[in-house]
Amino acid sequence: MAVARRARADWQKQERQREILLAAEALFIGAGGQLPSVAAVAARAGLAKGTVYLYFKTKEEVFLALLNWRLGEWLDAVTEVLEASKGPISVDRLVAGTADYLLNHPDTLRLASYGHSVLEQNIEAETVIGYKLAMVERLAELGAKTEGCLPGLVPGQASRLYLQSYAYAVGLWQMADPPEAVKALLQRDDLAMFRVDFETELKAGLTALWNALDN
Amino acid sequence: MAVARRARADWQKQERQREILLAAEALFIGAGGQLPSVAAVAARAGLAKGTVYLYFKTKEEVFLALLNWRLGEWLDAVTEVLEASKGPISVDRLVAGTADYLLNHPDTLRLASYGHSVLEQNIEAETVIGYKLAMVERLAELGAKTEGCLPGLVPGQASRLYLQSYAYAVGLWQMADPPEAVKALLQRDDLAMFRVDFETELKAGLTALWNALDN
DNA sequence: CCGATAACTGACTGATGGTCACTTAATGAT
DNA sequence: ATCATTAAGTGACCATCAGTCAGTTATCGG
Repeated sequence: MAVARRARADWQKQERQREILLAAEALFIGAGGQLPSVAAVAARAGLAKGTVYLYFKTKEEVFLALLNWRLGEWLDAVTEVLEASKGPISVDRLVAGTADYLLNHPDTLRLASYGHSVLEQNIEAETVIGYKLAMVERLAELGAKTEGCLPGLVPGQASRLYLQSYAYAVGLWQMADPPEAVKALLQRDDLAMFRVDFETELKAGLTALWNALDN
Repeated sequence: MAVARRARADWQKQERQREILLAAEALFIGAGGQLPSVAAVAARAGLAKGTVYLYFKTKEEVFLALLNWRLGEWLDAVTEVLEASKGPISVDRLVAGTADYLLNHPDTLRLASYGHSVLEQNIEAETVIGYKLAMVERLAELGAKTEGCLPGLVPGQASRLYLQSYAYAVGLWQMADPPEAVKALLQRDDLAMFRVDFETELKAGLTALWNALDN
């Protein structure tokens, strides 16, 4: 349902916020690696710049909210994989499920690589913590469910493994995905070392992490 | 030796460039996570803003050059560890040597976390490649030396392991080192999950990586 | 239909990356 | 010692953009 010209009710405000995030995401995908300007985001969402600042305190907050939204979807996807398996699940299936979302949403990873250095910089600490807390709850939930499906895990270990998986994926992505202009030049033979097959390395790394529980 | 008011000879230009990088680094360390402005860097180096642009094409190039300088030092440090051991070296010693430099230079890691998302964005592709190529040569050299000290490595594998070590360290750092304001709040019990002991996890991860050669 | 509320606007400000016409330190020839 | 030449260095200037706020007007209850 389209939002009225003015968002008065709460659900309308949420919808407007979502529209801003979608505009921001579309522009981020289109632009090569730079965070789009607030004016551009506002224009794309059919709003004036000032309006964006009614919904987010800074530009960085817009993109941190977007990142958190998508990371939430990632957890949803993993949850679904767990529920679909009904009962014990193999490490291979879990890893495949975990990796799939990331492989199909490269822009989320691209955004994630701004997380620490950019997005958390120009935001109230309270706001950052707010997002982290929400994620903790989701992670605890998913962790508990996971521990029910994978034997041999210490309580709390599954949540931690998801965090490590995320850290690993982000680090790996930064090696595997150079800026567009650089990518072309990387075809040269003497630069083969810097070409990384993201899918292969991601699955290998995640498998190693999750198999550590055998020790 | 202090540089003349005008750098004419090549060695003087190199020295001036070094002065700019040192100024940039000092300000980066002082400021909490933001890249300092070019005007500030210039002032700190005792130069006008325009002069910085005689030595670097963009602001990002300044910091990429700084990062590359420090990463070169890291390889130097590892090389020394290898040479000090004279002959075969244990994975534990190698990992300790690799981790030590990073643990003692947290600002290099902080800068490194800007690498992909920021530093490589506003720079000629050719320039980025230039830095990568130089690093490839250094890595090949160190890799060969390493393979001479560690049995069971496929040729070229050591270089790749160093790259993976770097990716892992950067990813881990981004989880372990939130912005200053957030760090204080992370003391709360319900956020324990987000506190990472960087040293422990780094050494554990690197050991796992380098022990993979046993398979 | 009207008055009150607050969502929305966009001109404005300050900060900053990058440029370039101009200044002047350094050098070598006389 | 003096001068002409070269290019290192300068900083006023421009364009862009994050963030603000006094003013506008859509929306709704009475």
